[in-house]
Amino acid sequence: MSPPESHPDSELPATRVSDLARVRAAAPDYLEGLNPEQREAVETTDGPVLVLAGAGTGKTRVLTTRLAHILATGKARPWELLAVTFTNKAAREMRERITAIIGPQAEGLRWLGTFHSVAAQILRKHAELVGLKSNYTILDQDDQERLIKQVLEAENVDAKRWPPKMLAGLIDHWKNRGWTPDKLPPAESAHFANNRGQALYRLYQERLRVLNACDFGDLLLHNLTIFTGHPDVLADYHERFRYLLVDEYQDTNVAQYLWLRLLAQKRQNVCCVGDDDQSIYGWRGAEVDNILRFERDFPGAKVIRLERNYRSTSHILAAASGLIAANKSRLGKTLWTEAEGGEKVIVRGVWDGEAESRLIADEIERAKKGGADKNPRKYRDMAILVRASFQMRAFEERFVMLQIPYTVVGGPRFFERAEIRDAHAYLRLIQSEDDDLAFERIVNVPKRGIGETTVQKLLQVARLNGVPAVAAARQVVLTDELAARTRTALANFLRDLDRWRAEAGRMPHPRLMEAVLEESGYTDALRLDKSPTAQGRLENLKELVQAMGNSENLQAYLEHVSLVMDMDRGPQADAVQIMTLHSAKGLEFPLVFLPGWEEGVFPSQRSMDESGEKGLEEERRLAYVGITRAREEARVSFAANRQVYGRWTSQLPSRFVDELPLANVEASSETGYYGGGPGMQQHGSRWDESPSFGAGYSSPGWKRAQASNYKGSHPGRQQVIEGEGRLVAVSESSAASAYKRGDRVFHIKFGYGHVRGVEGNKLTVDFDKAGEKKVIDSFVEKQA
DNA sequence: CTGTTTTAGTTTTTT
DNA sequence: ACTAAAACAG
Repeated sequence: MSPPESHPDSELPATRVSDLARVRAAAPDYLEGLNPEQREAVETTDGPVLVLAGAGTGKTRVLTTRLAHILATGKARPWELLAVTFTNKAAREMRERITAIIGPQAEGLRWLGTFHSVAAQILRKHAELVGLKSNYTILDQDDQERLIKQVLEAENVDAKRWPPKMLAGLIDHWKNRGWTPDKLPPAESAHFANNRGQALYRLYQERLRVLNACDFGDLLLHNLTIFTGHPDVLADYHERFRYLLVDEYQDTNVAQYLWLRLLAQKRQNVCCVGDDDQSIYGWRGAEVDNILRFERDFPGAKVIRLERNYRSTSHILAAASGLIAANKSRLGKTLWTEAEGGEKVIVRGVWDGEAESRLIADEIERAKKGGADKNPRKYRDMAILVRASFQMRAFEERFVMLQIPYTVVGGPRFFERAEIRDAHAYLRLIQSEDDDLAFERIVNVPKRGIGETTVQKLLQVARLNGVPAVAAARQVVLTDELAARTRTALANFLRDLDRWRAEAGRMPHPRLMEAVLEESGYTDALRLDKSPTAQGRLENLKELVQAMGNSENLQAYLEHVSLVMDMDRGPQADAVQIMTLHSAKGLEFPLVFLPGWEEGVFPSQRSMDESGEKGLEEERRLAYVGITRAREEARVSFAANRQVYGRWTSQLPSRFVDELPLANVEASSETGYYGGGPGMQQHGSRWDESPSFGAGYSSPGWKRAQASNYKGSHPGRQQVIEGEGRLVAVSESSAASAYKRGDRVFHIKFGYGHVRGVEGNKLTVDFDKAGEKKVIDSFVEKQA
């Protein structure tokens, strides 16, 4: 096989080129830089695989490389891969990263998406098998609750005793567990309205079917019904999906688990990636058990642990590992890193929530400036991670005052705002006259004189005649059942509706939206609205019109909105990130602040009350997630006093503070006891049992903060603490009696003032801020 | 039907 | 303490 008259220096013959390509495919460059475990996770393509990917171990890289690998080696074509995530963001990111590896071929990955979007696609194909049409609408939580409310009203269930929200929650729970009304365990029915749970659930499903609608839970549940009831359909999907991949497996609920098991049944080529230590969604149906029993469910499964952490320094990693070790139900991993050293986790106790925000803001300013041995940080490299959103306000207030730029991540989402949902209701009604829920929502928004009684009457007529509400309205308008004024209003509304529907086909949908908002009087009503939120709402609507341009047509737009309740944000400004621990999952920051580590706040009291030991373990995982977000520095803090729902409460440091290994922590407190007995940290936490401050914290390794204002060694409500700051507890009479009329005082919340009178344990104070006279039973600061 | 007063709820969040 | 929704009165 000698190539004819080919010179050694000439171009390689074609055969050689393809050989090279083959060699390249055998050891492709996308595998470069993977550690042995990661590589194993990528290359073990056949058979069940569970990848236990600890925090910061390169999970996403493994996931995307694995998919790219399957495609590059020709084991499957893009449309033969099923890859599911929980969020649109994760799906988007995965698609982008695969595209970066394998190029435009990634566009063929039509089964890469969230559980719900994939399930919705499948349901569109087989909708008739569960009594729906393929153009069914997907109701969000709000619609769902209103529908349930109607069912309860129709069934004369006392809404006071049995709130619709509760049934909505139960139904959601049932659907998460894969229970249709028929399969509902009898005991469950008892949780609502004297054993009527099941019947009401059934009625709700019936209403959904009539409306040709389903809720989010149904997407999965209907899939299950279809797969189990129609083996031929399931076999079809067995044929189609050669490889299955699941992200965040620890967050799957029972329905998702069953769905997956059905689809994986035949080929068993399923790869689940997750971390049992980061399971933080138990309260919405996630079953950690799914990941814990993977090996039992898929016999012969290969379990691969990714334990090398590329994110955090060793102190941070060790602190997090020490904390999570207190959890009993876990598979167990030992994370390690080559980034030895770094700063210890700093833990600090402060006087109150305000001191905490002052401390953190100071530190942010210092980090921003940089120092002798520290490089300046960008604002965006710092994050404050809180347990609950009410904790955010203190920081926002402080940041506004100091002009530190910040962004709050999460919060009420764009598409869930009332004005956006109103606008959508108009569109939905224009598109489909059968959409009763949309009709109810906007028939009197803006106010056009069609009140509750009229709407009820229309709905009654609709139910009687078995027609949609709009059709009922058309009938009623022709009669004299309504007052003249109401009739005219309704007639005008119907006339507008018809006109918009006629125009819908002729104009681009963003233009239609504008017209509807103007002509309905919606924007006018907002312009007249003097409340401070009205301006923002108008702007949201403008933004909405903008965003609509991204979809091809009205239909596509509404479809998109119902599944992707999320909008692409523009490039992030340089700002400190404030968010909940939940929304921080998957992110990382060089410097992380973890405020509010107090018993009852974090771990959340409610979580412990409702779910006991299980709840506590989930809280601990949340703490673990928090610490492992930090690359270089983590700062935990707790306050001795905190305002919760407007009330001042004494706080105890969180047990999680004690569970941090001493060797990796540097702790100090500005409050409370110092010099308690030795060994407290080693022998479990020592909570300050005294009914007084609760600010107390003591253990070896703790040092008194230099900036301390207090000299008294045992502060308590019974005594005045002498010190430069003169902080005084006045809940007890002896403390209040330390004051006399005319004393100058400072209160944490109300500011400066002077004492008007002392009576028992109460001080009456005239505050400088005009008109504020308050009776104080919490802490005030006496001015020297 | 609309404007005012009373009351309940207030962890975490996605689809 | 604050807010949003429900109940009530005009």
